[in-house]
Amino acid sequence: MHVHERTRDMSDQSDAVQAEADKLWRIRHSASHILATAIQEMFPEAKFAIGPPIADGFYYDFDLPRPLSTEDFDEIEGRMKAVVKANQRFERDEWSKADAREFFADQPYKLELIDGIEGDTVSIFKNGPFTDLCAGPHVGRTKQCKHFKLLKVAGAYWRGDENRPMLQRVYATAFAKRDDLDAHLHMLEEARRRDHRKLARELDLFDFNKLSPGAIFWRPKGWASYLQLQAYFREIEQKNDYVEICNPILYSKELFEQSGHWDHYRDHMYIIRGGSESEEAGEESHNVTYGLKPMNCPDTMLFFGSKKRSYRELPMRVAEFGMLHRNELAGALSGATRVRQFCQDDAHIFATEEQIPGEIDNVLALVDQTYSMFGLDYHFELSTRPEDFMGEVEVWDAAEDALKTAIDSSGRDYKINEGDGAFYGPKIDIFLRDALGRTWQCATIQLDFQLPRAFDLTYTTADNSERTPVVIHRAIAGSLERFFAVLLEHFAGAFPTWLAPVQVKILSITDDQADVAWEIARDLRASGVRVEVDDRSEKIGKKIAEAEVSKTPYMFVIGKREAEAGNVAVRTWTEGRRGVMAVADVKAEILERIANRTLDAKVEVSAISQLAAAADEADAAPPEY
RNA sequence: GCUGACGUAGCUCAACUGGUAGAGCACUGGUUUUGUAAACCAGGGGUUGCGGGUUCAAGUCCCACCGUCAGCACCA
Repeated sequence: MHVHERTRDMSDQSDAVQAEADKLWRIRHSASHILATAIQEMFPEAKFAIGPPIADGFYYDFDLPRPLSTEDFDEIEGRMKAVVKANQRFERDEWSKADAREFFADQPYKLELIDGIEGDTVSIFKNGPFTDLCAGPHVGRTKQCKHFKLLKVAGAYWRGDENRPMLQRVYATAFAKRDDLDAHLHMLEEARRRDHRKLARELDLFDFNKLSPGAIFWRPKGWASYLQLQAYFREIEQKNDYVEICNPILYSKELFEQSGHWDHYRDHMYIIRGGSESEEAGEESHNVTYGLKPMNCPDTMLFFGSKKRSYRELPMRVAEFGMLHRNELAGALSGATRVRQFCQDDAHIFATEEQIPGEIDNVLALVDQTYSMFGLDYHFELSTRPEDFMGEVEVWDAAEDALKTAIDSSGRDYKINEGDGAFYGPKIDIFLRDALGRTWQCATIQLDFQLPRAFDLTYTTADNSERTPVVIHRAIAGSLERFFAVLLEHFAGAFPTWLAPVQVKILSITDDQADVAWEIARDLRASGVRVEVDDRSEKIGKKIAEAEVSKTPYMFVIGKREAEAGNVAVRTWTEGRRGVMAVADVKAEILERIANRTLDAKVEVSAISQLAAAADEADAAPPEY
């Protein structure tokens, strides 16, 4: 029932692979009609919207007289099975628009879809009692859609517009073979197991508290890792000629009026009227309206403008790890990936227009370097001018061209995200995928001609005239909280040694080895290694089990033999039992791995993310109707 | 914010159609001194998210609020 012409060039795929993908596509598309058939039986008054195949399955949007819940799934699936068993034929027909309008007279969504179709006729597909406006293609008969499963029901706005009615969307999946369906459901289960919120609780990294919704409460272990991650990005900056500043998080609204945030971003900001509720507070603080900064750019503009600047200083790369606050809608929050308080590995590069391509190339290189170091899978998108933009269209066009040229010449693949730029400039965004296959924007490169003007920033050129610099906003991790969450899922909680909260656990076999264990621990700690000693009077098997569950990279087991010889029996997360080693040797190895940030972790690319990535490749075209 | 679901001990979960809250792990005390994935005994711990309501009686039913989850919309 939807147009899904494959627009992309498929020459890079073998015909067999393509045929397989097309078949799956048709099965899911047909399964969505079977779902609609069941719904029509249950609710004769149901209004039907759209029901396209998607990356991992399909959905159908309905307008129903009552809310559906998962308790209805048994009945719906039962009716769907009956439709499959009846082995109805999918028959295509072509109707005049007039006939279609008459047939769908009480189907407002279908009527709207008909209005949007070009030409005088529309394509119709029928199976048994169900007739739908649909471009196809479908499988021949319903029996080809045996292996399906309803997954969830949720609200979805008609045509994705929050001002239009909210429909009920049933998500489901379907496969050609029973085994494929089972494998997929198993993967969903696995994905839940590596959910960062679950891992964070189990590994004692961070948690949440309703006293500050959308904020992370870091615990010692999580914070230890977070600081390592931040240190990495700080090091990247230092090695690439960035300077770092640190500015306030609370500003008079004047700053945001000047930056444009007051006009374009106020709804997402925390505004504080008056400085204090106390009667004792000074009059001045009562009369000023403050805002918590949602971005670091305004105060970085202040920094640049704080004195006369020379062209010799450009490009000037200014980093800041400021705490940002954004008043996100309650429904938008999602663990650590979408929060209201976070910190970015943020930097603003002040440059001449000629320096733009080189600077963008530098940032792209840092993105590649960092993401490949973590073994992450990522993709690029170019976001263009939004509706609510600042400045002139010509300047925007120039900025978009500059970004496009830079990314084109780098030879990277990317897709275009129309109208998704920041209010001050277009951007290249880099997306990562979480355990559940959802993509998250992480790295970002934004080109900005607006803020330097808004702050009247200039530098003195070689011929002693004043010019306005261009600003490149960039972040490699983006939100460190989000990046941390993605890494946590990526490694399923088992960080490489350099990033692990506890890098070594020293386990004594009897109380007699406690002193030696602590001696080794003190020595390692003096070298900067994060060590814990388990000298409880527990059996070694239990200590090992707990250390394994906590996914600690190194375990040193010390019994009488090791203590006497200056050795430890080493176990590692990745290799298991390693054998007896001299303390000095294993210490050297650990220090080397930490210094090199070795990727000594098992990175199993989750099957679901592979699958979702493959689906992206296949380029799920948005349904027209 | 919208639609739906959910909220019981620190964690994971029990408690039939309303009858007055229980287990494992964790924690505390003790016994055990242990050789590579989980010893034993005992104990403490919950105004069942918060506030109303219905009822002789509410973890269970109703309402409102807070929070969480999925999706939509928004976005780093």
